[in-house]
Parts: sequence; structure tokens; C-alpha cells
Amino acid sequence: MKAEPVKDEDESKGRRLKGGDAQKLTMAEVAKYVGVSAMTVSRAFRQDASVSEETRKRIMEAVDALGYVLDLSAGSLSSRRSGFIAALVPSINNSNFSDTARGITDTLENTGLQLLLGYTDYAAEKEEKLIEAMLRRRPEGIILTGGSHTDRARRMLDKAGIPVVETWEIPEEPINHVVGFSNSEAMSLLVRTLASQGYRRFGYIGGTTARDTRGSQRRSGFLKTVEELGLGPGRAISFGVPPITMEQGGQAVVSLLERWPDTEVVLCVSDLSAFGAIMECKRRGMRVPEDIAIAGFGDYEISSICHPSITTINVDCYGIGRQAAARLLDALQAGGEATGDEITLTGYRVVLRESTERGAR
Amino acid sequence: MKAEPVKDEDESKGRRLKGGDAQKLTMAEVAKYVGVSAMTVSRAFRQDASVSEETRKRIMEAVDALGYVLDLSAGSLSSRRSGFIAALVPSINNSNFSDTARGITDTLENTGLQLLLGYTDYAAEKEEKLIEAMLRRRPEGIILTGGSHTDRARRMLDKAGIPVVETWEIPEEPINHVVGFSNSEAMSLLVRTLASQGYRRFGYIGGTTARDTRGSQRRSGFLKTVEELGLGPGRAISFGVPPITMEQGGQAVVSLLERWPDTEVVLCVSDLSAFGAIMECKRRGMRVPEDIAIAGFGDYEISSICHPSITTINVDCYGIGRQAAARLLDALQAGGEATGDEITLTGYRVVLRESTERGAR
DNA sequence: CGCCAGATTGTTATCGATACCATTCTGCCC
DNA sequence: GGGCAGAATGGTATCGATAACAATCTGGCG
Repeated sequence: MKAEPVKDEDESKGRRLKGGDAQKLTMAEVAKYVGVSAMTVSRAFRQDASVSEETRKRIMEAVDALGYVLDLSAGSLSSRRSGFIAALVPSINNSNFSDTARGITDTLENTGLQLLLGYTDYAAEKEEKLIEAMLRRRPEGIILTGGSHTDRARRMLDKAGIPVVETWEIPEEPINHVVGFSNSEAMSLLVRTLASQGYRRFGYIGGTTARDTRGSQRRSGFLKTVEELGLGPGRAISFGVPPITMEQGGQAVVSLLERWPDTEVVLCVSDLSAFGAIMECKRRGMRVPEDIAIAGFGDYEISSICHPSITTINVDCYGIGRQAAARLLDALQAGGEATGDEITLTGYRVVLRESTERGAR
Repeated sequence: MKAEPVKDEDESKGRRLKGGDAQKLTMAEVAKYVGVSAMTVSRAFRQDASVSEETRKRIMEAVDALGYVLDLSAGSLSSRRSGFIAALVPSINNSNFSDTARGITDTLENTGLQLLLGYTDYAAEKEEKLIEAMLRRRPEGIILTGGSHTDRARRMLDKAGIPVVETWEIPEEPINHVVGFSNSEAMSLLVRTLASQGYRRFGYIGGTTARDTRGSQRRSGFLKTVEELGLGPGRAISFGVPPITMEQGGQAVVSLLERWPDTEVVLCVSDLSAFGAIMECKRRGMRVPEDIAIAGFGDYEISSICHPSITTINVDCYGIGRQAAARLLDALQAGGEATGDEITLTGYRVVLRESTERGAR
């Protein structure tokens, strides 16, 4: 059994980049080292393949000794399976979306699929570019946030012939699978809940741009419901471009109260802006909720910790990720069988906390 | 010029997964459609290659018409360049690290390199697994967080022969490149600054486990400095496993004050725990900073918005990402030329805010 | 007019694994 | 004992692009 000696790893500095040895190490060499064919080595790496336990053991020892690392880029070419799932989120700095990303990776664990993550910065054009970049890697499925895409993006996705899951909202025209909830109805529920507690004069903070469709939906849910309840036209303030920061939440609440000083309760497009608004109010000596009640959306960690704790809508962010990945796996499992394009609704619920406590008033 | 007709895209549902057409579309077919060779099509996709403008235009029109999307997995096999950079962070839900990730992707934009992101959950074994998973994709470089890795991980990285950048701290034994700062010195600076303002009885909240080496370094920086300043043994509380949550910050400050009621100022391993601590104190009717001063680490958005705003160490998270990616690009540029393994120090600074204001006392 | 540099395009081999089919071997059943 | 199923393994073509080199064409210059 003739073999390259296992390379000693002193003086490893400097030769990095050159690599020297690693570069050349291939499955065939492992095979030669063990005295089997490359095909058998390939099989040893997969759990389903038929290789005798003894052979597999010898191969794995050789792999260890030589320091061989499987090359998936070669494998995926011949097997026509890239082993990738692509996911696009608006922002990774937003813990709602990174929870979703966690849900995806956690579900993908042990499936042999890897997540390729990208962030769109809330911009459809950037999304389009990213979709193309992702498709070039031939992902086996793709998870998107929202249902608003450019025409070219839709065309590319359609052509790609892979399962697509849109998340976090219910698109008018779903591409394929959907895992999400109605942002408009969720916000509506919050309005009704607070109205039932006696609140009458509602204000709203959050943009209306096409960039953040979920934000727009929440806003329209707010306006519609305030109208329906006969609580006059809603008082809504826009501020900055999505995502609205904590700081902008603070600025917005000031403008809103300047314009409509008798506002009783302010709903915000997200907990982050709600937090900013609350802190700004406190800084200005207002009491929350005694002088002004404030609520958010998303149930970020901050909302339960904040003093006062923040009333919000809890969204199952992590669950959205898990479900989306699960739908994708289902679809891949089903292979060609047309699994009907389904809409998986995820739950949300109002979480009443100190920031809108009525008794305190 | 004979060509497949551009597929009409009605009734696109249901045949998804089957794909029907997309699957087969290859560079050779685009070439046939245009009447050139596949090689020319390949060249048309790269900006440096020599193709006449007219030919490129015709090719790109065909690409559009047919809906062809480049297949990088095939390309990377023959070019031996995967187009990937791998990056591992402890958690993507932590905005400090997601800022770093943003810095990396932003720097990689337009280089033709794509980021493959993974999170280790602060666990070295998970890091090892991820490193292997990443190396199977043959990344051209890899960015790690911290300098604590398993032996096998180090061996794999060494063998891989690609540039490695460790970030966010200064490892004892760097693998290759380093972009970071001394967490211990940063914390030390914060202690000294607060001591110079008259604070004497220091407390500390933050774990000591090997999981979070940056946290441990901050802690030891704290203890050492308190000692050096002759301010008696530091009062340090551990709580939970990293990452310490806001809630745990609240619990920890309670234990700490129970045990050492006369503590004047509490430093926390991160702004998140500091925020939790502050909110818990307020909930219990203590005033910050009048009754107890509290500081954090990391300068998260929350700290400038919070009321009171939180004294902290500002770290250039985004810059760490940019620099790390830049070092990687340098190394790739240099090719084999041994670019000395360098340590790039990134800045940090104390940001004094309301939560430790001395006058208020 | 002939030749050469540079631009443009084509041909062929190859990257490293896996699919597919063939082959060998073992043990069991009728 | 013959035959056959099933396990274990090997041989070869192939995935879809690109590297490397060859071929062709163009214009300019001596």
C-alpha cells in the first residue's frame, strides 16, 4: 500500500494560499490509498449507499489520515443537486427576520441542505439581482420574504422550476407556496383590541412606501379598522425609509403629538419604533401609558423587557422559518408530483402589556 | 436561425418542480441559438474577456429571450474558483455580528464573490462542523469570529490552503490574518474611565464560559483592572449561557445587588444585558444612574435611544466586516505571494451617556 | 505586397465527483 | 447441485462550464 505520507504541519505559515498539498487531494487518491475505487469512496460518504461497514471504516480512516474534504461542487454537478436552499430576507439586522433565518437553518439541519442567505435591503431591484445570483448556484428551492417582486424576478423564478416559498405575508398572486399571515388583519386585531379597552383617538407611525409591503399592509389595516369603528380618520405619520429605526420612532411620535395633541394611543409599524417613541416620550417627561399609550408590532425581545413593557403583536418568526423550510422539503420530497400551491397560515396574537394599560390612566 | 420558441408563461402552476424546460437550458444551446460557440457565450458573461461588443449584445439578447441563467456550479469546477467566501459568526440574531456580516457582503459586492454565512451558536464543536461543511464548497477564503477553535478545525483550515481571517478579538495563536481588538483592554479602558469619574465599587455581569471567549476576555479585563486600581476584588456575577439575554441581565443585577448592596456601578458584558439590568432596576423603583450606574458594551442602537441612554464601548462592527473582507481580497489578489499574516486593529471608544452620569448622583 | 501584432472566435481536454450499468461473490432455497 | 436474489464493488460516461491553445481575421507598417 503505497501512499503519500501524512503531511507534517509545522511551519504552516507562509505556504498558505499556495496550499501546496491540499489542492490536489482528490477522491481518487483516497481510493488509491485504501485500495478501492473512487466510486466506493464516494459511496462511503453517503449513509444510504451500500458499502460494507469494514470498507467504510477503512476509507474513513484514510480520509482522516490524509485530511481529505469532500468536494461538493464537483458532486453537485454530476448529481444535479446543488444541496443549496436560497433565502432572501429584507435585513439580517432585524431580529424578526434573523429568527426566521434560524428557523430555516434549524429545519435544514441533517437534510444535507445548506442555506444560502441574502438580504435585499427592502428593495425589489436588489431582490431581483440577488435572485439571479442565487439561481446561478442552482438552489433546489428558494424562500422569499413578501410577495412583491419585479417582473423579471418572477420570470426567472418561474423558469427555474424549483419550489418557491413566499413568507411573512399573503401575496395577492402567490408564485407557489406561501407561509405567512395577513399583516393588515393582525394590525386590525390590535386596533380592535385596544378600542375595546376604551381607546378612541388612534395615531399610527410607519411608512407607506412600496419598499416595505408588510409595513404598508399594517398601515392600511390600521386606517381601515379605525374607519370601520367610526373613530374618525386615523392619524398617521410617515417617517424615513424602511426600516424605521428606533430613533425615527422617537422623532415621529413628537411630530404626531404636535399635530394631534389629544391622541390617546399610538400604534407603530414595529416594536423598534415603538420603543424609540416610548423612550422619547419619557425623555420629554410624558408618562407611558398614563399620558400616552404606545404599542408596537413583532414582539421583539426588547418589548417584554422594556419598562414599561410594550403591547405588541406576537408573530411566530421562528415558526415561519421552520414552516417555510418544511414546505420546501415537502415539495422536494414530492418530486414532480404537483403538491398544490398551498397557503400555510402562521399564528399571531395580541400581547397586552404595560404600555397600553388602561387602568393606569 | 432555428430556435426553441420562447416559452409562454401562462399556466405555470403545477409544472413547477418538473421544470419542463428550464432544466435543460445550457450554454451550448444559447450558443447554437446565436450561432456562435459555447466558449464565446462563456466569454460574453465576463467583462474582461475579449468578445466584440456586437457579439456580446447578440448573445445577451438571446440569454434574455431564452431566460438562460449562468450555472456557476459547473463553472467553478473547471475554473477551480468557487466564488464563495465563508463567514462564521456566533449568532445572526445579534446585531453586532450581523453588522459585521453586512460589512463583509458590502465589501464583496461587485467582486463576484458571494458570502456563505453560518452561525456557530457560540459552540466550538458546531464551528468545527460548519467549517467542514463550508470547506466542502471550496470557499476561496474564510472569516471566523474569535480565535478559539478545535484542533481538527485548525487542521482542516490549515490543509485547505485558503486565507483565513479571525475577527473580533486578538487570538493568542493567530491562524493567519486577524481583524479585531483586545476585548480585555477595551473593558479595562471603560473601568478606568469610570474610576476617573469617582466610581469605586464596581460590579460586573457576564459569564466566564469558554463558549464566549470575548465575554471571558472582557470579564478578565474588568477583574484585572479593578485590582490594579486598588479597588478591591471585583464583584462579578455569572448568569446563564452565552449569549446573555436582556432578561438575564435583569436577573443578574438583582443577584448582584443582593449580594453587594453598596455597589455603585455595574458593567455588563454587552448592551443587551445592560439594558435588561437598567429596566429591571427601574421596575424596582431604583433610579439609574442616581441609585445605581450601569454600563454596557457594544454600542447597540438601543443604548443611544434608551432612557437613560447607556454608557458603553463603541465597537466598529461594520468596519470589522469590511476590513476582514478587504484583508481576504488582498490575500486573494496577492495569490501565492505570502502576504505576511497581519493583525489589523480596529478601533473602539468609550461612549459616556446618562446611565453613568456622575453629576446626577 | 508581405508580414506581424492584436483582436476575435473555435476546438478539445478537463475539473472531481456521481449515475448507471456490469461484474463478482455469497448464501440460501427448492 | 443449479439457480437466483441481493450485497459489494468496479468501469465508464457524464454533468456544464472554462482553461489552454489553435485558428482566423483585420489593419497597419515598412
